[in-house]
Amino acid sequence: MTQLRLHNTATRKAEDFTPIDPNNVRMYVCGPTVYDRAHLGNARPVLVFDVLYRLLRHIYGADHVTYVRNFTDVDDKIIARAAEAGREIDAITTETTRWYLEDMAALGAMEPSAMPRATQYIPQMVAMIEELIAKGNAYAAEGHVLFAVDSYADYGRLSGRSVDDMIAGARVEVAPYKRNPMDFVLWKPAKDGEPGWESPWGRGRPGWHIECSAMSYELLGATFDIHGGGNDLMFPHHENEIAQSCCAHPGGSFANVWLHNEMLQVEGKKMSKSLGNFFTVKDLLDKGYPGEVIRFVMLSTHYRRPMDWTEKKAEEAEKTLRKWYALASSAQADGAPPAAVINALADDLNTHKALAECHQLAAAQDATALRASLEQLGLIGEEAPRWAAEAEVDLSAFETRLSDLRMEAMASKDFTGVDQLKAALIDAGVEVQMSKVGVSLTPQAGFDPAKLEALK
RNA sequence: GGCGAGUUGGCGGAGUGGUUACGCAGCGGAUUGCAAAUCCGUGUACAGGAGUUCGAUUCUCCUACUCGCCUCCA
Repeated sequence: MTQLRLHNTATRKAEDFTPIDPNNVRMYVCGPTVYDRAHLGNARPVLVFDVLYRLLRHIYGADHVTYVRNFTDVDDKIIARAAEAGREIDAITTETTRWYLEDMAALGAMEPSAMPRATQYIPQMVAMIEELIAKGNAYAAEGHVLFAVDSYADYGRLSGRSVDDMIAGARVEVAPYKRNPMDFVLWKPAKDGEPGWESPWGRGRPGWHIECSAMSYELLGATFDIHGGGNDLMFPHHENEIAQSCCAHPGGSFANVWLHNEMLQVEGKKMSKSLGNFFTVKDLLDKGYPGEVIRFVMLSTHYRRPMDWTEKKAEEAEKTLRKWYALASSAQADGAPPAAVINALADDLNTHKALAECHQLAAAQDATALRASLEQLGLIGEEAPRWAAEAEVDLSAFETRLSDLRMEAMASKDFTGVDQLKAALIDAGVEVQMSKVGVSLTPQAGFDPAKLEALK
């Protein structure tokens, strides 16, 4: 069996991965807050952990991996969005959830085994908070319930911070009811008109962090294998999850391995609305970037390095994929991915190296192995995507015409007419190939039938 | 201020204590009426300084610079 190695944020080292139960490898990834279309940055963790999910299924068997990714459907941003749009919260979260799944599917991401919504687990969260209060790790104050960071000695360990340092550098305003400035909210009161649930502390709603602790416990247990997300979640979100879960379930160790992907940039800069380089996955898809191209670009940088999205990369990716699909389409979809590809992925998800292996397979014209590799990487399904297939245009009339012209020119040595037609065809986005065998015309990416029409 | 990541050839981007990354672009050649496509060949890079070592791009330390997080944006 392939030995998987993963870089564990908790230890800052690459470690051999050993599942708690090889018959049920369990992974939890923090999902989106559903209030708007997913932007390109949201797609990165989805794709990183999709690659890991596929790899785990390959190594341990498709039926022996449980992958949970949550939807945060109660949150300040959602409430604000509903208020400004004058819509029901439920309508927004339902719609956004659907968008999210559609957009991620377009990128070739498989759906996780379970996708719990926070609002479905309120009683479990309340129970967990009660447990934390009973154990002395949390306290109620002015309608809020707060986690007492002083009660958990290891607080800050994951992100390498000490509570004292954090207080020194904190820029947040400290609520007067907090015992320690770093104490964070488990439960907060709901204002009139805001969504809320009855609880021992009055009508309110959960803080952000508790949902992941509650849902991972319900679905994966007190100890599971892998917990992932973007590295911006390391602090405070994951730090807080650890504190909550380890204090509520002292017998468990929560997640054994922590994986964090680096952030995404666009043309060398942080993606932000103010820089005008902010866009959603849907924006890119609508602009004509196929999902496979986006996925390829994402996978071409290692997940722990900043990923820079550029137009140039997307163009190169499309050219490469066209070539690969043309070759892979000639193979049956039943091959096993070569060891080199699996080993690359097993080495802390070295997706770039896996793609490099695909280049080698393509160069060697190994269609079967290439196809299997693309399947493993989620770049091909039942068949090659339609955008990469040759356009269904009948160019045989032009082929004959060009061929005849060429034969005449060969004899007369006057190639003017041939060159004119050739130039016009190229201008219309047609690839022109002339050899001893004959003339071959192939529509390219920028094929323009209108220009062709003018040649008739 | 605190924490963390990074600095590789024209560009992108892996990796390694002493041997070729790979892709794209470029250059030379084959092929072609000319091209395109394809094939063959081609580039000796690793921020700076010190140290460890027989030997460092790869390990350690320092410096510079870049970037991210600390603000419930992945």
